[in-house]
Amino acid sequence: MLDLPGMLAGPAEGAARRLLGAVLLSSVGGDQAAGRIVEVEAYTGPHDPASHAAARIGRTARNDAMFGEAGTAYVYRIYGRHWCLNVVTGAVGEAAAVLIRALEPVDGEEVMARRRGRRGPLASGPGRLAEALGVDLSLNRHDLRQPPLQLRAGLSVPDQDVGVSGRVGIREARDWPLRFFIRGNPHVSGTPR
DNA sequence: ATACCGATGGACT
DNA sequence: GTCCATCGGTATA
Repeated sequence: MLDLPGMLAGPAEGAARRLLGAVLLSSVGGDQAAGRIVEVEAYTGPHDPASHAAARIGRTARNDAMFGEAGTAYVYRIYGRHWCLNVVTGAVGEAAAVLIRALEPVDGEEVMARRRGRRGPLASGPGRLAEALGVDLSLNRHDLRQPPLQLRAGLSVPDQDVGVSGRVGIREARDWPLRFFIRGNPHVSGTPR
């Protein structure tokens, strides 16, 4: 990505849409692993009641990274068990981000499988994806132009291949069409095997 | 201080 | 389909 902040400028839903097809490359722990982004969700700012930075919550220790530079990482723990990776988008102070929900593995499948420690999907779902790439809280605020976790442009995905739906696992704003995925891609989360 | 609960995934009926 | 691990953030007091 030559101009990561540029690609991630503007409303988070546009950035989310453009992130489909981009590649995440991890060299965490010296092991190479990479995947193509096939599913994302936008969290658009304080007016978004499902966001960790919703207006009723404000700026807090957990969500502080969301207020930072576009192209940095926001990592949080969910259900006391999993890490989830977001790409911060928009202007500084805007508190918008895109949750990366699923990857199609393109390199280092054996590394991902070892990290996952079980059979089954390697990176279909935000928790699985973070585990497969070795993402944890130490990467919160990480600049995604730099190792050990980099975001790179990939082949753009035509509109015809993009599906849109409500976001997964939230209570508020269930009907907001902010989940984007590559239609028919078997690595999208929730796809039956 | 303490109670509640989640942007999930795995085990199980 | 149901159950629940596990813990930091947030709300309430």
